[in-house]
Amino acid sequence: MTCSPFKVSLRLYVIFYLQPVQVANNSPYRKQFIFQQTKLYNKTGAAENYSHYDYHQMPYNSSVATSMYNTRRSAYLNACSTSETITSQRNHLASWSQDDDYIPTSCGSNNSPLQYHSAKGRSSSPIDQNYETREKKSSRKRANTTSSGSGENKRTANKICRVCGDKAFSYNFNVITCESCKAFFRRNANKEKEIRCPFNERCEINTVSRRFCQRCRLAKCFNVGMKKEWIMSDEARLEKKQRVEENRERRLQDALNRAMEEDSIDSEEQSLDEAPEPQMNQQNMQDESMLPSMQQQMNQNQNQNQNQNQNQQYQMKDDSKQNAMFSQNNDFSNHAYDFAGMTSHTSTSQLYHPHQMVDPIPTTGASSTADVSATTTSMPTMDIDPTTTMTSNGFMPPSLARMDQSGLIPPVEVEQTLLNVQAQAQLAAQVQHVQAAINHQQQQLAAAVVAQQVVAQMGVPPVPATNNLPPPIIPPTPALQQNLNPMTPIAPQIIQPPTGNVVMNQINQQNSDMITIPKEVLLKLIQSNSIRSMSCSCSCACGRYPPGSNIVEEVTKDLLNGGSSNSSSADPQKEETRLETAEDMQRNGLLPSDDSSVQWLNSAALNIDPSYMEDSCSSRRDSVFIPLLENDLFSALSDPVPPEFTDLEKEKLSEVNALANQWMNDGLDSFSLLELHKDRGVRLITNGLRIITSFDSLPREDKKLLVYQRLHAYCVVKWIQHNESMSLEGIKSDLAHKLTRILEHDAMNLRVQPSVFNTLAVILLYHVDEQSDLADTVQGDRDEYMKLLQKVVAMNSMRDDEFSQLLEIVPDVLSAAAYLCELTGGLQEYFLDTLF
DNA sequence: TTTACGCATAATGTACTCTG
DNA sequence: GCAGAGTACATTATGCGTAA
Ligand SMILES: [Zn+2]
Ligand SMILES: [Zn+2]
Repeated sequence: MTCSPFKVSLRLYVIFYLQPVQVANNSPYRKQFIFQQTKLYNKTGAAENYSHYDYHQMPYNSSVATSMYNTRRSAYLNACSTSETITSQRNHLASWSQDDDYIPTSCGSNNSPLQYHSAKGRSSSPIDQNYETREKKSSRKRANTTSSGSGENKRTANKICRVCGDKAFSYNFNVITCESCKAFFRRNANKEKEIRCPFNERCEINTVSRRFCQRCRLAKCFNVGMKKEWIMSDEARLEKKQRVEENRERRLQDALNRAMEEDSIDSEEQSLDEAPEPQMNQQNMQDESMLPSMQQQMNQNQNQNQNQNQNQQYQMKDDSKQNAMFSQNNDFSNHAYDFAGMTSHTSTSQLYHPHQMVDPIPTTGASSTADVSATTTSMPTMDIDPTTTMTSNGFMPPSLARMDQSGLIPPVEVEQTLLNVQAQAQLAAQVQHVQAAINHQQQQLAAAVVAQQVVAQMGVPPVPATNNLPPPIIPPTPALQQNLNPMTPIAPQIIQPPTGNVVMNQINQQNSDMITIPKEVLLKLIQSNSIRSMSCSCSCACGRYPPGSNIVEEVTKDLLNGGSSNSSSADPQKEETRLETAEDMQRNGLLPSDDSSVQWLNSAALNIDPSYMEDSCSSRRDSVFIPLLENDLFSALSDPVPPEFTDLEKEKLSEVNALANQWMNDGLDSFSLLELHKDRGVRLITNGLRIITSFDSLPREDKKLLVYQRLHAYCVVKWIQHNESMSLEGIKSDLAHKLTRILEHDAMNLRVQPSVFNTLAVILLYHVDEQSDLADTVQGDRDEYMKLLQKVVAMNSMRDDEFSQLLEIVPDVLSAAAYLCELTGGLQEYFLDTLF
């Protein structure tokens, strides 16, 4: 079924105006609601400033309640075991005044001002308060900015992701990115399925918002220079996988052979040198082969299980086949966790604990220590609620003859087994011995394998190590790459990253029912189509409608026609159909009798990207974005008199926003504040400034002077905008303190509207002294930008004093800029000469 | 019609392995 | 020893069907 924007707005009107419910202060839902608003902010790139909401006034909304409920339920189900219960949705109203904290359960980063964190790993959720204090079964944690290895060998994430600003280790696909953006890019860069942005194709991507719009994230990945050609092809991956597998098997086989040899020698020596073995508990030995010969087990099981399991593992285990693994891998798990029923914990560190050596083979069965870890940590899949995920008897081995009817191993046996200290000691010694032998063998084999590979690549010149060097600006051609390195993928056809035009075209071609007015036009229309001035005379500029026709009339006509004609309802007389139009609503008493509500509805319908709403309504019934859009409209309702922009102002606004986009595209948002003032930074900034017509048309000397005088102030504002990703490295502590204090100002609320600070930055660029030679030249422009800023602030503002509040930070910015100028030594004239 | 729930699966983030 | 690929896994988010 289709869902026209008109229908949606109609529904929202009903929700917001006919079901008002007062909401208590400090309720968990308030926090969640604000969280969702901010989520939307991040999603939209801050089209609205939601910080103005007074939650006391927010009406109860069943859609919001449902999404809240689902989120909590989902967290509950994932929490496995908790005595807490989920508050029934029916009781939402009653529990509206609960006083526990809302902590979002979704994943995210620690950088969020909302404490929207949990990492990719569970956060404590409202329904699982004890989670943090419980023993975590998961082996996964939030990136702790170190990885792979121990001690001094740790890799540290001291770089900044060019895509989202998160911490990064190193280059991935040609660009410094965080691990999540790396994975995201690898997964999505080659996807043919079109991903659409529900907003304006200009979503800001940061650590929080990166999950909200795949399209913009991917676009940014491409924009910063990530290369999809550097992702391995399927064939190359398969080839690599096979090679790895072969290597593993070979290493393992050799290691085991070696271990057995040494072990037999040692055994002989021991039998000669040592006193008789301590007496073993006969019962244990007989019962469960508690003390089988390591060699025996290796011989018997190694070939049968290991390789088989390994092959199975590699055939089946795949990122996209996880669920299949649960069933396919049961046998393997049964072997691997033969003892799991007796011990409830199987952390990696306990792998070789004697009491777990009953069946050591499956653990050593993996080809390396790391593999053992990986295999063993698959045990926490038990974390997943067995009632929902594991419907069979899960990991309990069916072959355990000692099981009682309940499927449990008698605890007495467990105790006896575990208490046999001498047996444990002996086993531990054996295990250590074997492990040492394996390690030794692995080292030797690693060298041998390397040598083998070199031989295999005979005729191929060795590729010099490129550690610590950035990847080449021009990547090697596919052919060259292949010649140099058989491991590298065959580069797929190079496809240019999507551009804005392509995006629009794709959207336009998507669905014939869509409204295909260019978004620019639509936005302009909305801006000028306030309640106060409904007599909009804009005409369509994209050719969809006849030249000169009134776009409001045409769009409204389309919307109304589409709404009824596209309805999948079998019965055209149904209630839904009868409420298609504002007039219907009015007739049914749902709207006041005066026409303004009808008019508002018609205009509000235009406020939604129709293509997105269509998708949302048809395929994402539970989506939280629906209520979020409702909020959006609620905001629109609360702002009955949006300011009108003159054409000139619109042009200026679009220029400052384009300038901001350029800033991001140039990667300046990941520069440190100090780096901005070095040659490369200044060059990029001044290049971008040419987007501003009034700047570009200045005489060369004026440009130089302006940049010389005000670049620092401009940069401070940009830093304020991007302080999460722009470091203060190298900045003296008192200046850093000065800068961070600015961030505490209330005016920072306005950061949710990028246009505000985009404009402010330009204003500060033009903020020259009265006595300056430039004063006459740029004063006029500055005043115009000032007026523009006032309107931009007012556009979504619910308070009158916000504009003046914003201006309060200007002295601090200028003061910090002066200090910064002093610190950097200012710009040199000879360098400025090279810029313009 | 709304709410609650089970289930399936897509998407994401992280720790890790492997190779050159 | 390291960089930069890929892999495996845990976890969350989302959507759909259905029953109360
Ligand atoms: Zn990132
Ligand atoms: Zn987007």
